[in-house]
Amino acid sequence: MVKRTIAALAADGGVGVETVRYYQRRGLLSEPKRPIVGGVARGVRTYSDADVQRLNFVRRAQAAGFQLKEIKQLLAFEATDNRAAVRELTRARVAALDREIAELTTAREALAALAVACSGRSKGPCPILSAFD
Amino acid sequence: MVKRTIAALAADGGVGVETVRYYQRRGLLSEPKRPIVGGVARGVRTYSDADVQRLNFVRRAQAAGFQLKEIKQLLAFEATDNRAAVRELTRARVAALDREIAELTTAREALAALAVACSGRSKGPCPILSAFD
DNA sequence: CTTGTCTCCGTACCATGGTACAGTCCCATA
DNA sequence: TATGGGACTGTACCATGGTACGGAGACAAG
Repeated sequence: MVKRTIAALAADGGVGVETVRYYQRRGLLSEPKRPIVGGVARGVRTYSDADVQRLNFVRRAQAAGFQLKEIKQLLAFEATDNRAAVRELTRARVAALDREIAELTTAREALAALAVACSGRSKGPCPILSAFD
Repeated sequence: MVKRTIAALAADGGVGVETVRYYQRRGLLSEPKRPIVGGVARGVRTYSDADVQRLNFVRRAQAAGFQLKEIKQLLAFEATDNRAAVRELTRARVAALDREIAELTTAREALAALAVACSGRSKGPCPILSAFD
């Protein structure tokens, strides 16, 4: 149970300190209690391996295209062992990714074809710009 | 040379009036002069077919993944007949789309596989959540 | 010539995911 | 024990692409 400061936690997660604080504000990471010093809680917070794991969870879920709002839900579902809800969110995400990929692919093909057409002929109007008109 | 008000222009472009004004502020659409009424320019602006065409250009380029900033450049290159610059911007966009598509595809495959794994076995930890830990 | 719907203009606000900074406090090391 | 670097807090700011709103003027229909 290694204890670390917020800077070490951020480094372990490959993010900035301000990002960790941001995730805390968004409710994705918890804020450990400040230790009691002189009767009042005013020491420096320490973070455990569990916090590192949670931060990595956020980052990986983000890489899979989940929004922070959804990741917060995932964490809640994890806490309540609600696998059905997790699957639902995941299916929705896959469907959204499919739509995004299809759109980008369509745009990519059209654009690549236009670039070729533009390079081929330097006479007449630019095919790329014409396509947008 | 049909003349229209800003609301008609917006409708023709499939956007809201506020969006048209926003594009004007961003320099993507021009603001026609207000007609002179009583010696001062204070009438209602009118928009031509050319404005509709330009608005559609913006929308289509946007659909191809160009940012408003880049679309502004495209319009500038169009005005100066700079086809080399247009091709350069287009090639960069295709490359960016390739990167985005690759990333999304990787995420999609991983996520879909996890959804299947999670549906298959309801014993043990949720594979989806485990993948993020 | 009133009324109702636009237009115009400036400015503020929205979501998303951060990033920065000032002022104060904490605390380990020299 | 002094000092400097980090932690803490609140708040402001950033990019991107809009969206909203209030007040004043324009203008067409009745």
